[in-house]
Amino acid sequence: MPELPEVETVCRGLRANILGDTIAGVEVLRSDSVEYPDVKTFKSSLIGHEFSSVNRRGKYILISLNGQAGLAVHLRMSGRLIVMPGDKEPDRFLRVHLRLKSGRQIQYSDMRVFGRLWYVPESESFETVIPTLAELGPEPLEHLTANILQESLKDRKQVIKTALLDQRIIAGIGNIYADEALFLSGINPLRPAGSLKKNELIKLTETIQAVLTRAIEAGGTTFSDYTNAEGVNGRYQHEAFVYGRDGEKCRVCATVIERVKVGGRSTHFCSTCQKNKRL
DNA sequence: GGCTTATCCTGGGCGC
DNA sequence: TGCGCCCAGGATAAGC
Repeated sequence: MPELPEVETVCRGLRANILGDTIAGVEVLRSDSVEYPDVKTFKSSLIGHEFSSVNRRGKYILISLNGQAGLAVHLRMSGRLIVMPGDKEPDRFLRVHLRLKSGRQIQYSDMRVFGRLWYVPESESFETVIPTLAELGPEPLEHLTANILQESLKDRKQVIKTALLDQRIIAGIGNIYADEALFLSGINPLRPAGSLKKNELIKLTETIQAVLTRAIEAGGTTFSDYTNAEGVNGRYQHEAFVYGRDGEKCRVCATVIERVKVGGRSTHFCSTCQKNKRL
């Protein structure tokens, strides 16, 4: 499940491998992986463009072509963007295939087909073609502060776990790191978001940043599908405190980790370390 | 406007 | 061995 650390890791791998290279051919094997424009235009428009920069905003990968907005990718659940030698066999779930002038290739694979690609023409910006980009909240590792979080969560009655998954509040957090950050903050995921006190918001902000930073250092988290741009798995799952550990003992107090559904998402927590359901 | 729920999608795991 | 069911979850639409 690619979240901010996984997407950042993929971006770093792309930067190291494709800048200066040129797209020589495009093949779309699954039309609904291309969100914009139509498949025919997507294919013809990309050919001949040079990769000039790779950036990340939330969970979006934004690749500039010839210095202009160009190719955007959201990996969603199971998307993988891997740079590999040109003679490498196609992945079983290959959806979009880019041949590069250098002889290498980029394979976009996506088992569950939730991921999307956009071609953004020179006359447009990423934000005009992908409106949700403009609505994203602050980048947690650059602009997030306890004051910003306090303002965003003020008077919110929805539970804090659901609020953390809202990309308009904080960009880039998904199910894994929301659970981990709440555990390390000692905050129960079922607490109403608006009930968090200033000292808790300061702690939560610090732990969000610490968890994401550590996960990036570990190359992300691999539970099933994620790999970096070179096809290598992440390692953070071995360090997780609660996510994916339901039924196991808490690393801090030995209480059995619980799993409940919150907003339709699996939520993992320790009922001892995160006791405070309501204030 | 705020919030919850359903939907998309497909492979893997499990029970029978 | 094969079949059917359930689960995973990011983003968005629909409904309350």
